Amino acid sequence: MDLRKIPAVVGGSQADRRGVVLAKSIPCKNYGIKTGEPLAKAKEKCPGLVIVPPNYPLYMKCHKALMDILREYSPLVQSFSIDEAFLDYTGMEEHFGPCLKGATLIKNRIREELGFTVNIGISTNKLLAKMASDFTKPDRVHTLFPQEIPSKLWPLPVERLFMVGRATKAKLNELGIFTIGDLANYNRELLGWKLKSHGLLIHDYANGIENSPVLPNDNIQMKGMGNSTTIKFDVDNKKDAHKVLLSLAETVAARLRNEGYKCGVVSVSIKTHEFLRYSHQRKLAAPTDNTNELYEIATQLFDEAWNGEPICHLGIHVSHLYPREFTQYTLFDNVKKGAMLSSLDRAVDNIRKKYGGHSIFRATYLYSGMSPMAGGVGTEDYAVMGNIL
DNA sequence: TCTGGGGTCCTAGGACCC
DNA sequence: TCTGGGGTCCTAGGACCC
Repeated sequence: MDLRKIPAVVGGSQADRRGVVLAKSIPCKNYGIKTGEPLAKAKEKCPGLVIVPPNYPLYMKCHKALMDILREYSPLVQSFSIDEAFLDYTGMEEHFGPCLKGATLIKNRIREELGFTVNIGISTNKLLAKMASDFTKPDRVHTLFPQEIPSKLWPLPVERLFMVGRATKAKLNELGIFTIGDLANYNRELLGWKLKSHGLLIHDYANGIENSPVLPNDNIQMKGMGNSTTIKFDVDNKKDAHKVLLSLAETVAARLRNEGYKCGVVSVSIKTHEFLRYSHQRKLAAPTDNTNELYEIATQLFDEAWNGEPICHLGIHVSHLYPREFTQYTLFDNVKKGAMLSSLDRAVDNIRKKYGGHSIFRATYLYSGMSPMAGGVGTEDYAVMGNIL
């Protein structure tokens, strides 16, 4: 049975309280199932819904294979997410023909060699190409050239525009803006006054104005990173919370070291049983990439912030990233202790690299029912830029 | 109905400095 | 005694993306 042809979703485990729709087949659209909504709600909309668990290693493999094919058609390829990429076709016509022909070639090759279908959008900038790629699916090539904007883009509901989410849709509707065309032809100054810079941005987008370059991912500087986890049970005491934070610190610090960064700011986020979120952050006296230090800071932040309610989700996020070799010591650093801790980190990293992520872990997690390295969706880091073209 | 996890950017208010 | 104005940094929270 082909999951793509029946109502089917990839979803997290409801027992682990991760039961949301992560991806959906095209037939799900008819039932009004939306990505990100609870599985229980999706099942209600479609009683026969088939739910399969995610397989991130497979998605990463497909992602890499896709990128390899795309790079055969241009040196300028930017991976935008696990399943989207931008390709600058400038100058490639002489090798592979006009863009429409080239796109069809790429699309068919992916289908035949990788076994899945893609949509390709063609235009003069990334915004228009992306909007075009979201037109009818599957296995299609669409164009959205500037002269096609009024006929192809403007009739769409405004929330279909990139960067118009739930909150902005509500505000725009309030202003009498319901289609992308309404937005494009709305008074720009007034929109800037009502919605600040975001108003000006989406006004540009509605008019097809966008000029960011296709940037290969190794030229993109990471701004921050973090890991968070939904806990199987509500945590109501510091000891358990600290244990979760330790497992998150393990993951985040290992990623920092793996990417060659130290962080200057640490943030802890808390989501309560009632789904209220709050966070607490601090700039460090000296940047760090050390697991124990990150753990100590995170527990301090947690203790300062926690109001005592049951917790269902915890996260550690680091930012102000500096290349490891540029970092400085403060006057108060214990240099010798720092060197010992960092060589301990190195040793653990090497063991995990050689024998696998779970080959060495802290005894506190034995029989704890908790993962010693929490957070993460896949096993490998890959550069993504969620909402920046 | 019972709600993932990874990111980026913007805004606002307060502290602090000149 | 009571009062400027501008700039930067820090923190918290919210918006958006996949």
